[in-house]
Amino acid sequence: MYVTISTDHGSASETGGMQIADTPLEDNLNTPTTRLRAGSYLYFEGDPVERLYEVASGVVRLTRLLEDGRRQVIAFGYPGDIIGFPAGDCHHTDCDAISDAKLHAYRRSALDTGNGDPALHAKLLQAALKEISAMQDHFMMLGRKSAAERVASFLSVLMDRNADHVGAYRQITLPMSRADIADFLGLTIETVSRCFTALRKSGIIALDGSQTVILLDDAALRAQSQGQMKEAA
Amino acid sequence: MYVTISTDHGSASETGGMQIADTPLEDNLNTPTTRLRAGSYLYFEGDPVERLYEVASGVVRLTRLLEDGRRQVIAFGYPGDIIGFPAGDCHHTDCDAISDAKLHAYRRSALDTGNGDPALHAKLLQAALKEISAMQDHFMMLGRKSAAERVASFLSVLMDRNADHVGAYRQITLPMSRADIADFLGLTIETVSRCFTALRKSGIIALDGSQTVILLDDAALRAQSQGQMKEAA
DNA sequence: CGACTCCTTGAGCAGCTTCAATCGATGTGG
DNA sequence: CCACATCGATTGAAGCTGCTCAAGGAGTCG
Repeated sequence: MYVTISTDHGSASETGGMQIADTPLEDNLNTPTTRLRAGSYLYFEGDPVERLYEVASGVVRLTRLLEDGRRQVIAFGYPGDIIGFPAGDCHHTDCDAISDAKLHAYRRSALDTGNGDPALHAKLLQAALKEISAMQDHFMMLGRKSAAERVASFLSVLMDRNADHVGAYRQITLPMSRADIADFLGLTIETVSRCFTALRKSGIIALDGSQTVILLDDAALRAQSQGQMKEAA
Repeated sequence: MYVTISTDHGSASETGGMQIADTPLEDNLNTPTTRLRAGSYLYFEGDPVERLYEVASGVVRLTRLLEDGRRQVIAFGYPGDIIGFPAGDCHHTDCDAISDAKLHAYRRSALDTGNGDPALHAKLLQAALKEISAMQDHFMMLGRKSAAERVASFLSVLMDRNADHVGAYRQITLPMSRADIADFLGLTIETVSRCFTALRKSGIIALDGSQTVILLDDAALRAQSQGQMKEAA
């Protein structure tokens, strides 16, 4: 779950045959759909957790802030991702939408008991476990990868998850700004921009505007994401 | 759970009134105690997940490796921590002991269903959620904190969790090497060593050998872990 | 006592950040 | 319709943090 530089994001699809819309609407906590405008916040760090959400469309952003303003983007939530897992009883990130989004809400209790829906329970649990796994990949990236490797990894994951096929190539439209990418990868805006430029100049990607990325050389991107530039594995 | 530069690690104690030893020993997968010598591996990345473990004593280390040998220590597992959450069906880290350890084993199915023990189920679920939260703190550290802040954060967490009170001061004995700390914090051995020296020279900590750390100035360590050195919050 | 391992310290360097200017796209008002 | 303001992205130049390479110290074990 989440775009977290992982290998596998299949949790939602694995258990995704079921739809919350099928469950009876017992109360207003199981809202079938929540709409969220780009820039609007779904919750803030410290808010009590009442619901979990599955992103249905659009993209949301989970962030944490340090007192002095430094920001870390924890994850981008794409359709299929489950967000809002509680820490104790509170949210431990802020969450807002970077593009207009729709979300399915689940009552928090569904995570603990399933509310009589074992399949839902299993789905939420699997999502939590996948998230742990994905975050561990992210650790490796933040702790041990160079700027070029991070950007290549980021693009590689997005290409695997969200690319449109245009002719022979894959293409994605980035809903997030360079600042978001920088705060996700632990870099600065300028470094991210320079890495994009370097990928473009080396013929690995093409850019159409700053938000649309066309992947020209899949193997090279993959190689760069794993650091073959310095010493081949 | 885990030492992951978090604020709160209470999951084990919150639900910790119960003891697996009370549950009947249905089969050999619910081994009450597994012993692990320092340096021995509990599992490797890719191994199928058959059990979860609760660290009873000692300290274990969860690591991931990149092909070229770069290493990231994902977490240190201290007593009370639950380790071995599956990603899909496989372990996504290596796990070995850095000091002789004892572990309680739980069947993996306890995570999904509780195996008829709802309290155990809740405990494992809470542990997983706590882990997600702790990892998010770790993200902030790896992505946005300076070397000095990382080392101070690391020591601060250990002091909160594991300190012995010796006279007016708190003291910890580090079971892990500088290399482990470096790979946990995304730094090099040399940088970690220099940060320890700087903390010692500024009177915040004292060292007795390289493994024993005495905390002399709690407030200063805390301040440094949050970066007040550059601009006061 | 010597070999080994781990830690510490130093010097130089590289990669990323910081600071700053420019470019391009978008939107607004005259 | 165009001038201008604004915001994000890009590019350049300089500086700093942390890394690399290297040597020496401290503790341990044979």
